[in-house]
Amino acid sequence: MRQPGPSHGGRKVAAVADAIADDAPGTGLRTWTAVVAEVTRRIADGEWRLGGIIPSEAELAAEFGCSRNTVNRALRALADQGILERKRRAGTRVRHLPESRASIGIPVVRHLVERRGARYGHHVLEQRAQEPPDAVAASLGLAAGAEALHVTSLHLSDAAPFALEDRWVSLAAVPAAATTDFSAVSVNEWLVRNVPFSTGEIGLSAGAATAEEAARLGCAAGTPVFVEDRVTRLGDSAITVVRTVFAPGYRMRLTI
Amino acid sequence: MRQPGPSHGGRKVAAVADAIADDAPGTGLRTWTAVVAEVTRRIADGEWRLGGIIPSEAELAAEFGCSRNTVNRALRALADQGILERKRRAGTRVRHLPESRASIGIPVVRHLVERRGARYGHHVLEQRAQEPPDAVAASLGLAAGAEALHVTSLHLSDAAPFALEDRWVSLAAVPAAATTDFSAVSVNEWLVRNVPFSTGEIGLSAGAATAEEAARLGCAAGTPVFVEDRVTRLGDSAITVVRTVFAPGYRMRLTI
DNA sequence: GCGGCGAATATGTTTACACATAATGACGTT
DNA sequence: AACGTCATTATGTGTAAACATATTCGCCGC
Repeated sequence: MRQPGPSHGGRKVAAVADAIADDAPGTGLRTWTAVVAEVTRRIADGEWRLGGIIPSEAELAAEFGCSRNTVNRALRALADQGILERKRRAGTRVRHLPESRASIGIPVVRHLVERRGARYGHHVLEQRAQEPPDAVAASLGLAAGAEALHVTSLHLSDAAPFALEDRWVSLAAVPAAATTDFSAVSVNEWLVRNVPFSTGEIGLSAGAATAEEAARLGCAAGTPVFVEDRVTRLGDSAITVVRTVFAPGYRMRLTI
Repeated sequence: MRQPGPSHGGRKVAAVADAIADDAPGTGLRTWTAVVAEVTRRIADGEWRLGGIIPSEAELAAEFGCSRNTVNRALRALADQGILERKRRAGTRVRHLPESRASIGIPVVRHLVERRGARYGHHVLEQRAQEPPDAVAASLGLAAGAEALHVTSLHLSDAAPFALEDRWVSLAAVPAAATTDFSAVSVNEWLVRNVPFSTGEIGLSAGAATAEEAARLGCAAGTPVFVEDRVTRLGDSAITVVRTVFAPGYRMRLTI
């Protein structure tokens, strides 16, 4: 019916000021990225009200002169972004408060250090199986009296202390960890490499360095330090619980 | 050729233990979610090595007995998740270090408070146009001497101080902000409601409360506090710069 | 052996069509 | 008026086919 337009390659959603070839809509929005751009523009310009319903896929396809499939791809992308909200028979609405998402590449500490142009190093301070404190046992879902692998290590940035890591690994979930030596590869990286998929929770807070932490990190006791607590799960079973205390001055960067 | 299988509704990626009806593959992976599940399983079970290349879309489609389109949808979803890596002629690989993403619902402070079951309130401490410090002017991309709207406010959780916010809004980017009174609706919410799309950066750190912050937050000077710095942009122009200091004990929670 | 060029190939995208499914809303019954 | 039922409708998904595009690989000439 109409020769297929030029593909735009594997670009992701963004890129607003693009692809809207003509001023008049209806003359050529034949790629899904162009549809994304046009829909985005209409919302930004207030042509479509926040919270309001927008035309159906079929109507938009007719207006833009492309297939419903293409419109579907575009609207789905915007829905994934949290900009639109779609329900089956109810239609598509512009979300009131777009739920922004910040994404962190999960901090493999080595990368944090190397990204700053420093040389990474790490020492294992302690590595042995022992009975974890109650709070940790609860997080790992262990029975009372069960042991877990306890590894404490210090991450270095050009020989200066960078972060102090206190980790418990569930031997029930990851038996192989018991027989691994973590002085060459850090526990973090070993886990990331050997336990493919995981979910979990991260808690971030500010705390005062304890005397021991201060000694390890080379600062005064009581200095404000950035603390990250993380629980990692594979399916239902918790794999590891980590508490990382960063040396003073650390700043975590996220991108929305 | 083969009647279309039952659709599975708008479910998202996850859901591993699902839809794989039979043990023998090749007997019925006709939905993209089922393909996601099977591919996920093969990686988790080590059938496909980390870093290794996997069969092409066409081969998988043939094996699974579905169309290439369906396989494409599934692999694209996994690539979006960071589990696979795809390049045009090179094929699809299992990523070495799956770049996990933690997603934060952007903290509209009111929601943080209400999620804890407390009543939210806020006071505007100061609101006026003035010349921002150099660092802020640079972040906002303002010329030297240009003014911006400065709003400082205190967020309350059940009448207790929760967070102290120090915000600069670019009047060049958001002229309407100059004539708005933010005692009823917080600046944050007003912006979120009136400036639809935005990107930006967030910095998280631990700091010691200054004397003024301590007074406002009701704690001792020097107490470790959690600090969030955020820059929000619309396209190229920066809209607002915020520094939020949370009362001691605050813990930010993220989900991977 | 090296460099450039063209063929082969895997993914990216669009189309047209079909059917599935969830809400909605209209309608008729009680 | 309240309630249940059913047709309608918008989105969700799958299929087959075609073309677009980026790489890679092998071949050829030097």
